[in-house]
Amino acid sequence: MEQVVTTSRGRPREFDPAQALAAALQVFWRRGYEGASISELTEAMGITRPSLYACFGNKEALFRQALDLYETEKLCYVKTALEAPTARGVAERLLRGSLAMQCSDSEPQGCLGVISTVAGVTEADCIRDEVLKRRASSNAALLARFVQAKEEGDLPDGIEPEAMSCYLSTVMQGMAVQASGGASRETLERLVQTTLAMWPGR
Amino acid sequence: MEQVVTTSRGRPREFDPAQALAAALQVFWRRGYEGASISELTEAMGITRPSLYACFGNKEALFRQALDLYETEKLCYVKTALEAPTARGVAERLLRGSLAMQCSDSEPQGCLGVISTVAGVTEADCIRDEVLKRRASSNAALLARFVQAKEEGDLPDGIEPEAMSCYLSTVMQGMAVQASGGASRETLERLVQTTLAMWPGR
DNA sequence: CTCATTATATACCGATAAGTATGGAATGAA
DNA sequence: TTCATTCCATACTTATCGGTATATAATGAG
Repeated sequence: MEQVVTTSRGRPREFDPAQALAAALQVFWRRGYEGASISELTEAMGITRPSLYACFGNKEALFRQALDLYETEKLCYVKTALEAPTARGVAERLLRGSLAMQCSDSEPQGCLGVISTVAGVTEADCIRDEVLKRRASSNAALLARFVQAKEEGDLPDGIEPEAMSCYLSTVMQGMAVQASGGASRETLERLVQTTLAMWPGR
Repeated sequence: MEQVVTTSRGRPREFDPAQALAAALQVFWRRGYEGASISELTEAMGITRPSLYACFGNKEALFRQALDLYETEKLCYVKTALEAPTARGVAERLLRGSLAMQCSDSEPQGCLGVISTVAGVTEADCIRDEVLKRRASSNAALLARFVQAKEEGDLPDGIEPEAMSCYLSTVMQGMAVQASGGASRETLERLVQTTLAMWPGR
């Protein structure tokens, strides 16, 4: 992948790639893939254009790395949410997790994944496909958890795991749209409560 | 605004503005505001660049007119949905209406409003604000309908109209995200059924 | 020191963006 | 027919896009 501490022959780089990547993530998060220009990225990252290309490849490769960072740092609540003892617990942790993330004052509102797939990309279909692939894998994990929940009796008769996992994903994506549109924390909190109030089973 | 059938001095235009606008709407719908280039628009509209500017003003003005067309032609189901006798009926008509629109084979998937507000627009903040304003007015109408429903006993105790209108909007926006991501008609139909199955009250 | 190596800085590339200037073609009015 | 008016077609402008060529600066190896 990348040699972390190499013997470093030649001139050492003057910036921290991890820090620069974090800055790039913020820009992609606010602007989306196409809306983020190289100029805005380099300015936010505090590096020059050739440094960006030398270190991260190109815009698409940079975006993928930002996506990796986003998943490991910002979507880590998903993993722990799936470990909740009941289906309702999973839903509550997921909803509260995405609520917390999308209401952070220090970070952009909305979900990077939603932002990256909704706008009709022009040349960046591969970006869209990449994000959709990751979303599908996340949905598969949620579905598997709800299949287990069904077996354990968390979901009442007539309520199928496929339906509930899709439904929950949809509500969270809608929440991201609301957050993108500037919905207040109170609004989103009420939304979480409403969703949980109607949740069937335990 | 625009003189519909003027006495038409001078050379008559060789295209139908309404037809051209419909074509422009399709492009904006597929690409979003920023993703739609003037070149792609003119090609789809079958007119030249100066004709576009002479007839519609500029890109932003064209988008607003496309938005008007979208609301009157594609979102007309909202108006009739609000006339349903119960809150549940309103929800069902809204969900089925947006399902039908987003599953049309002849038209782009997803919701133009969602597409236009999610991606972090760069210079087009005014576009975003415009769409958010329209969404707010639509939400207000839905809220008013649910306030009435509450008075008529459609919503059970502990379920407030504000919460339900926001919740329903969120589910529909999430549905639009799903549709943008290529969800099948069956998936979206199941989503509608699931949402209605959990709907509280009558 | 010399030199290969790696990073930075500046300036550039072709392509495309939105928007427009200009000249000719088609109409109604006189 | 003549002319103002309106539209269409071609070519253009300036700005920005993603990406790169080139020269220079800073390091380790010898």
